[in-house]
Amino acid sequence: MNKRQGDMKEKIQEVAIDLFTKQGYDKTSLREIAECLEVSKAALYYHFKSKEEILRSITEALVGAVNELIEWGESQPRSMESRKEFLSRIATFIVSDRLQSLLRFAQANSTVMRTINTGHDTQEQTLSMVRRIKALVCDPDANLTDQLRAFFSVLLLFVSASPMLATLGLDATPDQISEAALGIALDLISQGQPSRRARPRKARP
Amino acid sequence: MNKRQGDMKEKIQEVAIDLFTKQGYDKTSLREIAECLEVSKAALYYHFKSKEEILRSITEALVGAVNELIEWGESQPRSMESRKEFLSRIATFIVSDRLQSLLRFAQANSTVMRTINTGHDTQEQTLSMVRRIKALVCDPDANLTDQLRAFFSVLLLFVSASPMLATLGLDATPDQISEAALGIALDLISQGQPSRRARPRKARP
DNA sequence: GTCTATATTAAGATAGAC
DNA sequence: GTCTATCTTAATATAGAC
Repeated sequence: MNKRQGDMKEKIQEVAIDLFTKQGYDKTSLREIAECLEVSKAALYYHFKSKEEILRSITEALVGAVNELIEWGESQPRSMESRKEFLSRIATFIVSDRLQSLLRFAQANSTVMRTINTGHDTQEQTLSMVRRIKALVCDPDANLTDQLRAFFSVLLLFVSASPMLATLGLDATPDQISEAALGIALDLISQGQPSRRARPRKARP
Repeated sequence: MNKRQGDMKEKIQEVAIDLFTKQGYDKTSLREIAECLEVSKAALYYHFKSKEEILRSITEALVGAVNELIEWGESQPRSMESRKEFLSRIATFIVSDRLQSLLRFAQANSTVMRTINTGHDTQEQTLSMVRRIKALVCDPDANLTDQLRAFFSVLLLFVSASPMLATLGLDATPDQISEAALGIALDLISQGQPSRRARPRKARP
């Protein structure tokens, strides 16, 4: 009476995420996915009406998760305190297993994802999320450097989950790396150098 | 008697870079490339013996350019001064038209590039370049945070060339953005926060 | 829900004329 | 060097039995 080991639909998604990430969407055939699951290609078509729909379902899972994060951020007051809290949330968000696999998938298939045929313009949707994140961490009155610093602090966290970092011989666990990256990100967003502390320029009267 | 408007081979590469970047390697057919150049598919096969070889030639151009940069770095003394000079070179390197298109191509096709069949293991080659860059900018005796800071300073420069940054409404020219990014990178690598200045830990005797 | 066909399509690649 | 015509292959997708 339990859900078994997850229904077929979820299993397909899991395998697809894995293969799409390793080989890329286009180089992964439905035959391959089916073989991994030891079912026939036709079985996949019972659960998804096309290959692209598998891709779409994965993409939506990622978009949904990121949106949740953004919406939380937007519900907070706009202060340095909550900006830091936001970065900290991103850091934990990023190291969770589920999200990590989705982010790697996205990194490996960013170009394909852009060409998905959804109802709405995917490119525009992505851009909108990036802009909202920027709005969350950047003071619009700050100068270019400070805005960039804030934005980079977020990017830096996303990069810190990349498998590349693990291969650098840093002699640290993923958790330690993540923690150190968060430290750097927090430094960055709180403006860094006292020597070049930027006075927010006020709008001229 | 001049070289005309560049030989066919170069024209093919240019168009391929453009289409591969916009649509991805797999979604770009030789038919499409041929149509862009107003020649037949067969003409392409006179210049490249396969589609993958077009990809390979582009990849090699990028690898060659990055290698040159790295080799310059390795020829310099290992000091903070030359590390900064190295970052500065990366910044100019990255904004050059030729390199920018290659980097965007790489970003869009990183997964496909990994699966190219070259003589040597491409994945290993990429990793090796990343490691060499890390070795150039990181003091191996520094603590985790400082090593990460140094490495991020490089990543940050590469990200600064991304078209995404141009869409953020930062109200600045690409050159201004690049300059500001370099400033942040230089701050980062020179350790940033005096308050948490890290004493390099010496190897224990 | 899953299977065994099979239809359909489009890609990469080649042969051989010019 | 470039063309037209064709070959070969493999993928997505569907029909219909169980």
